[in-house]
Amino acid sequence: MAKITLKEIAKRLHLSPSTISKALNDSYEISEETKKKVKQFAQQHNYQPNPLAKYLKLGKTNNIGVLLPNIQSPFSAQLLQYLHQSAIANSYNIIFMQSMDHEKDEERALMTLTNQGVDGILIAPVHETSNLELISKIHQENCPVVLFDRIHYNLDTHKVGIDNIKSTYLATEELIKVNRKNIIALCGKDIGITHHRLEGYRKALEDYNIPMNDANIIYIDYSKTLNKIDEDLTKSISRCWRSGCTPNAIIGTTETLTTRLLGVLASLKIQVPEDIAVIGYSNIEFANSLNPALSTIYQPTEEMASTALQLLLDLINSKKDRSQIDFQTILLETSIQLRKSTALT
Amino acid sequence: MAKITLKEIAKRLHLSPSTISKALNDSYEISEETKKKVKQFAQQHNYQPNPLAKYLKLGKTNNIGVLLPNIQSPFSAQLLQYLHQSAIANSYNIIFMQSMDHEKDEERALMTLTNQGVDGILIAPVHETSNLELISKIHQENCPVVLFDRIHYNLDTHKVGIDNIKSTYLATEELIKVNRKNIIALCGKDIGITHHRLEGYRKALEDYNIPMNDANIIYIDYSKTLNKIDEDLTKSISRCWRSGCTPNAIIGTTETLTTRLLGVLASLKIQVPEDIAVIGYSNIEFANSLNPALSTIYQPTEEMASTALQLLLDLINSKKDRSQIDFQTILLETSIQLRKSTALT
DNA sequence: TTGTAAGCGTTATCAT
DNA sequence: ATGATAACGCTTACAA
Repeated sequence: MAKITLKEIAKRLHLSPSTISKALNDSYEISEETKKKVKQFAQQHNYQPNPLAKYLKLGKTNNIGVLLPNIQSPFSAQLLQYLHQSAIANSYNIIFMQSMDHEKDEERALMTLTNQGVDGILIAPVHETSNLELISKIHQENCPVVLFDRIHYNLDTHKVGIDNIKSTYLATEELIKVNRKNIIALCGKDIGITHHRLEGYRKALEDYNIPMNDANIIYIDYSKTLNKIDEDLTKSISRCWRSGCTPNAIIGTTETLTTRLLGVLASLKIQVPEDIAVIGYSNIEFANSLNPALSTIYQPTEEMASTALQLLLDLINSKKDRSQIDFQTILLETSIQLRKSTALT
Repeated sequence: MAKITLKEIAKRLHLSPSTISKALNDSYEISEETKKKVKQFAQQHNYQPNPLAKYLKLGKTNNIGVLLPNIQSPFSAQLLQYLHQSAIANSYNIIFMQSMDHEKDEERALMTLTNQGVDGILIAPVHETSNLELISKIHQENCPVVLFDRIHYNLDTHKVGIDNIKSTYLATEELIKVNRKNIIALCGKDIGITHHRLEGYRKALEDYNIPMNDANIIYIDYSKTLNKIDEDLTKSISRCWRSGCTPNAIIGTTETLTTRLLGVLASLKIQVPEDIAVIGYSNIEFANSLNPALSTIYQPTEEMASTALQLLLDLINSKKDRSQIDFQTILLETSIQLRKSTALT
């Protein structure tokens, strides 16, 4: 680690440690002359303050923990990228953790973060009640917690996400408008958001007087390997196809399922959009490179990241007792980007 | 932060702080009886040691810094995912930074990491000499640095990457074997790896007695937005097409260029693989969902991550002077995954 | 087996 | 404007 300490500088300059500290921190109490001398000496000897000592004294680390399900989805990667940029802009660093959509990993990650000492935590929980007790305890006793992305969670704190019901409704409506009414909903099993996205789907069908068919809802186990997910998708799709219900559209409620679906359909020689239209949640940057260019429900990740981070910083810097604060839930607008996969002429 | 301190426990149990510390750390000096009592009390009062104090005392943070160019490429995301898993398995946490392929950001990130106090740094530098002085200084004076992915860099330390010359050679060879000999090389401008990957391409052409045509090397400025990259790609490709040189294959030397290329070709109505075959570097998990399924040069990210991390931990835990160590450069094997984009029947 | 005391490198308080 | 001193919460010789 760094070699010369503040004490050492004090000795060498025949000044006291406190004077050095103040000089380096530009205190008004110190004369310009002394400041100049001290700073120059520090620079020459490549002084780097020991952050740990500072943090111990100040009681904060300037680190915030970010706990995401899995960085390997473009959506999560975008979130992390923007969170990082916002954090840096505010002189905070990000300690990154992923839960891999497993409650046990999530618990471990949370323990690590608190034992490690972070000033606050941003989390997209595995599901609607995962580690609720632990997270509540951390929020009360350790450091503030802000929820993002997966915000349907019974914790009294700031939450930033999207209106899942509404955006799924709108996407479903797009399909209906191009006269595709036999719509499959592709869902992640045991995922918090599934419930709400399905509700939007149901509501749209109802409003357009389209009968619900439970066989049209496909659940895929999400915590498996990608290969297994492909297999399950293939099975479900071909079963559906053979059963004679002849769906003509699919709405994918998660990014992974939506993007993998395209590969599965290609290998089954099912044509998109001719045989079946596809729209789905995804923030993938190369939607145009997919087969075919994918119509997506796009989430405003940059805004989600900066808003969530700002709210967390507010909590970190707030003097108020955490029970005195009135917490907000912010729902951001999504946008629907139509491309070839729903282009029905 | 946590409420009860070790001192406090000592007071309440009428023992000394050192006894408590030893008891909690299972020291052989402490009687079982006392240990039991102390631990039980600690548990009941939800004692959490202050990590900062501990780290100050011990002089290490158990954090390592990871500095990647940009998390929004599937390859980087994979690396980070596996780095995280390896780190957790070794009780280390990851502080994540990205350089966005800008030297200035890289410098800032490095400064932050050292000021922040990390036990070691893993970095994929922006280019072959970016921040060389700073990184050398950090490696010598602050904490060990290990290079990965982009390892052609004049720093004496462990390096983990792939053999870019060889793997590009093999990919080019695949194209030649299916009789596509007028091959465009698509390169990132001012990117460290470009040089070596091009060398592999050149060597393959030479070995198969195919004349090199400089017009077949396309450079795209990498530090731009994706839209701009698409534009530039479109221009370059259509110019090439019009000029009558009629290429029949493209090799993409970076993931971003390769994947975006597919979108551009689709919009130009150029058929892959009929009109032109495509192969390129990419670790994208849904290569099968691309238009068409993309033949890729796949890098062993999991191995790269765990190897790099292990080497870094070795350096962190090594008692030796850093100049006494003989550093290794490890080149991992890539694999070529052929899919439809090079399937010429 | 347990306790005492020093110290890690800062910053903050209060004198001078 | 500068300095002395205490403190942050823990670990670790060394003493008892």
